[in-house]
Amino acid sequence: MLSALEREVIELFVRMADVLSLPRSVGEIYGLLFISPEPLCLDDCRLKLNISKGSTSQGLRILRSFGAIRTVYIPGDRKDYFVAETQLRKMASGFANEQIQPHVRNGKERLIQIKKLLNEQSPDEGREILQERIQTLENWQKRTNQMLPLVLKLIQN
Amino acid sequence: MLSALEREVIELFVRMADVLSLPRSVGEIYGLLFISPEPLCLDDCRLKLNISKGSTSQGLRILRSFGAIRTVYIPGDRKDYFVAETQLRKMASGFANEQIQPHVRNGKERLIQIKKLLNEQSPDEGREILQERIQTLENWQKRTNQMLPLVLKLIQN
DNA sequence: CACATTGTTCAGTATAAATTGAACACTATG
DNA sequence: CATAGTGTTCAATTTATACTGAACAATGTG
Repeated sequence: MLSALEREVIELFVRMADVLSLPRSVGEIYGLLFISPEPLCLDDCRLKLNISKGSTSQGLRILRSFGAIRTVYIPGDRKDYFVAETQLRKMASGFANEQIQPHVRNGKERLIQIKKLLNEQSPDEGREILQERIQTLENWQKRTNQMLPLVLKLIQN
Repeated sequence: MLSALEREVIELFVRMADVLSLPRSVGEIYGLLFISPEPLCLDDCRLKLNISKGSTSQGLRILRSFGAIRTVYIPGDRKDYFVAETQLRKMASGFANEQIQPHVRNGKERLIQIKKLLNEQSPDEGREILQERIQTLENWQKRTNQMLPLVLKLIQN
């Protein structure tokens, strides 16, 4: 059903998905669309990859959520067809917004909470050390905030 | 056993561990060491975090493997003591070398295999499209290779 | 409106990963 | 050499996550 070439490309994207903490099926679907010369519909993917309808539907949804694929309209066909987005820039910023940003925001809130707790702390012996460590956390956060947009810029087309 | 402040800091690192696809216990141990004013031994960690000896041992090993913690020698004590490394630079490059590099290398090998398969392909209608897609892959790879060292440099203390 | 087509949802199940804890190895010390 | 202290390993178990597939919209079509 799948050629050796297709299998190899899909495998590559399965590995990538793993690195990005995305489900295997998401990597499979993207890989298939990436190497496919023409748009595919849900059922094409399902049959070629031999995965369930549910997985295919969810996988396509995730890929759309950060712009890794887009829908193409095919006249006279009720089905949705999909093609892989191949501009790294688009995908990276979509991924950053959808999957990374929430973590960053969460970290920011936690750090605020940590500083509040630090202030409630009675000023005993160990306090300066704690203060220093939490200062370190703030520095990390600041640097991360500077870096993310820079990285996105570097990826830029 | 753990103060509110300790719990909050540990929780922060548990989240980070999750993002980096590291076991929860690794985040817990690093968080504890990060916020601890003095070095801790395996049993200190185990008891404070209420996790098993096995997890603690493995977690400490992983953290050492990319230089997130270091061992300190305490005279007259057979136990190993650990402190958190707080220089982001050291940890990031350690992490890149241990956890990222293998994936990058693997991807490189796969791409070579893919190009080999492409050449075996009979030169039929769809071949130019395939060639173009695989060219895209190569570009991505090139850009990733350029970016990684640059990011490490940006993190640099 | 009845029926077919397409895609989504979600409870149940399967799979993968982390954790446990007991057995083991190693070393120091009396 | 026997014993206690420390850390590692790994098979069994638990836990988290992804996947399945059947039921369910939603929409088009005769």
